[in-house]
Amino acid sequence: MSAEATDREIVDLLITFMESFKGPFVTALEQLDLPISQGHVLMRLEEPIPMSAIAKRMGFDASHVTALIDGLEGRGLIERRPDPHDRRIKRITLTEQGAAIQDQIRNCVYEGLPPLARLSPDERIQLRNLLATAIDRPVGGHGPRPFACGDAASAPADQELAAKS
Amino acid sequence: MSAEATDREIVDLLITFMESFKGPFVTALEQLDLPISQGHVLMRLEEPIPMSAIAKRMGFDASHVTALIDGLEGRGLIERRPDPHDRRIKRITLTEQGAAIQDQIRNCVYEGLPPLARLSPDERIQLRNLLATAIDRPVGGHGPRPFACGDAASAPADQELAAKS
DNA sequence: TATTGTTATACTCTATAACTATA
DNA sequence: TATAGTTATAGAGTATAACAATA
Repeated sequence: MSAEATDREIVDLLITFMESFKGPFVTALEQLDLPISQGHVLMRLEEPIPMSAIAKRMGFDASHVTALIDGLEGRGLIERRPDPHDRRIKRITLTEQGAAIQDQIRNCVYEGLPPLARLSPDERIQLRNLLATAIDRPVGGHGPRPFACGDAASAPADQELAAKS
Repeated sequence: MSAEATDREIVDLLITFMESFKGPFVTALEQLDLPISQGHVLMRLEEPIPMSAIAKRMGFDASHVTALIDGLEGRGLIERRPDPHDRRIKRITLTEQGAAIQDQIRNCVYEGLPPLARLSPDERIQLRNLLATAIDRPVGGHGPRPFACGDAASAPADQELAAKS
């Protein structure tokens, strides 16, 4: 019964995996008083990236990205920076606070959650490598973390870190 | 640089993987004239299941499930069946047409898509097993397909298979 | 002419609150 | 009293259309 892994089976498992994050994610965002939609974008930001690239990557219309980025900018979590080569483009860059909130959300949502905790270090590496192959990305291809890597958990978590501008 | 697989790295890869399905999924649903929200629920239906279980699994409020199931029922894709032991419960069951549409969407969305196609049969089995471990489900634990398994692709695809009630 | 991003608007998705029926 | 589901409504999320600026 395990001689073959169908597309269906794999995708169903992936969906179930992802569904397990929804509850903790929503809880974390509510505690930060950050709309879910803005949280989704925030967690996908890394390198300075044009808004059109965000739209393409996440499958959103450009006008929606404008609204989401407006919200994140109003909270001081990102900045619109000019592109040196094309004045139409605005590069979305995490502020230091934005990176801290990103880490805080990750700590609340990912860390210690059952699906990831059930895998041994070896299995995690296997899974990482398989996923990287699937999406055609070299292992380790994330680039350097821009800010505040890994120390946000020690920041004050019970204050208004996501104050509305 | 690949000696360790962080939670962050794995989750980022999972999200990227899932994002790659969004475009084809939306396209398929539009062709069937089926709302995206109803499509999401349809693709998670298998065994007859109480509405409360759908709400819990997908992280929705019960009232929203009512609305979604109303829509799918109006299109003839599911049925509300009584539970033999508890008259409060309605078990949501795929109709034959619902199962056919499910397969049709899978064929449009999953089959031959780059992320899955990049993996060898062996790698697919590894990935399946790792995901099954992560979400604590025994391999092959999907149970039998209820209807019309695997032959929907040969059904007429250019007709109004998702006619609105 | 095509692309990036914005504004205004309308539509879709989802939750809250109050309720009925059953357990 | 607690749970499953429904109804009505409000709020959050997202797209469409028309536009300005730049390429």
